[in-house]
Amino acid sequence: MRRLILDTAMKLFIEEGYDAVSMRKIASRIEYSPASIYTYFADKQDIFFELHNEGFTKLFRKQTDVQGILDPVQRLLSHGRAYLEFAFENPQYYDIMFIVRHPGERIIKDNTWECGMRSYDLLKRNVSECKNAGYFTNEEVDAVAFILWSTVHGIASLHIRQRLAIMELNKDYFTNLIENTLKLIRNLIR
Amino acid sequence: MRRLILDTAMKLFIEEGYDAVSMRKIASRIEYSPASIYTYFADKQDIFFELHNEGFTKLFRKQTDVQGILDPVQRLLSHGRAYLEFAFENPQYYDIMFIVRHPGERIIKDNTWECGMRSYDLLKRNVSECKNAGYFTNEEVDAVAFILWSTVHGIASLHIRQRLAIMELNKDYFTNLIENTLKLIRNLIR
DNA sequence: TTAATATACTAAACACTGTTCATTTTGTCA
DNA sequence: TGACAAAATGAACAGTGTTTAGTATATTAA
Repeated sequence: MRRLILDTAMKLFIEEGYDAVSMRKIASRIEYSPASIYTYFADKQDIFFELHNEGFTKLFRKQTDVQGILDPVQRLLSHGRAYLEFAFENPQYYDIMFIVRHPGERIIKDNTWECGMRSYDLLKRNVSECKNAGYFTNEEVDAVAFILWSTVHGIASLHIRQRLAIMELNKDYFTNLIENTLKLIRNLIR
Repeated sequence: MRRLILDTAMKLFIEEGYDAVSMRKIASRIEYSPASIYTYFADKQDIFFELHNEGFTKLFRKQTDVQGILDPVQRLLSHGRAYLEFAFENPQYYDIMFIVRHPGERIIKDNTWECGMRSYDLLKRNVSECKNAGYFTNEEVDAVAFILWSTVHGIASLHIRQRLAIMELNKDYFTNLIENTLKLIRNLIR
């Protein structure tokens, strides 16, 4: 039942966007009364937090798939590519994971963000291994990891929230956004 | 009257957040009926777009304040500092300008984003002048400008949407977020 | 001054929203 | 079959953005 609710919520969210996910719409799709949902979830925020968790499971799988790459710099770049690909392929998941307010409020309330930290720790490990291989010699692992995350998140969130829509003018650069970004990041690594 | 509505909307937005800005609340604060607002604004989105424009005016002023700096690298860094300071000092404005969905939808509809492009062009000019001074020799101006914007936006939006809340553990780095980020960016410039 | 027009404003309604609660239905175990 | 727990519900509460028909108030023209 929980599954059914979550799947329906995600389906609505993906098909029709955030505003389409109302308790009543979920309920009517599964032919239940709106009140029934509250047997399985405390509130709407709860549903979104669960979907947020599932998004992280998907992202983490995509990122671990790439951990086999031996060269640490190539591994770090592929890690970044996996992140950006995930964001561009699953904009709705990305939205709840990193942009929508609801999960952010829960992160504060719980004072923990397990799934988020798991992904971030993987990034830090990859940065750290680049450092061991002689890169980022003057920088702290934490600082580098954070700025890399910020950069890819910046691209993803500007795109998802439509702030790059008119940028299509400079199509040269923006058609191959991910690869160009990674190339530029590669150039900065030394 | 338009001003009164905008000021009230912004006051509510700043004081009590996005959810507090309802047509009825704005109306009751100015002791008008909700329907009256529709004489001055087409819809709620219209109000937010206007506030979004005002945010850009504020940001642009802050950024031009710094254009007097002669050294192009120092100027670019100060430009970035101004952006980040604006975001951290005016999170609600930043939110409507770069994160909230409403203005994004209008950008698509109008197929233009004047105020956004004005700011972005200033950034490109600063990058370009660094290039003229012998930096970023192997990179395109557009690419550098874009990745710099992404980076600072990434930081700002992760912060504003509460995804750095638990990061306070590593206070060493995160207390002086802006300066540390700029220092790191400085190290990457060559 | 009066009549006509334009502007400003509103009450009421429409179709929604998340959530709660008393009540009923259903399922399981003794 | 009876008892108890779990699941499901209709109805209501208080809220949302927006529309519409109608009224009050200015402004302009004769």
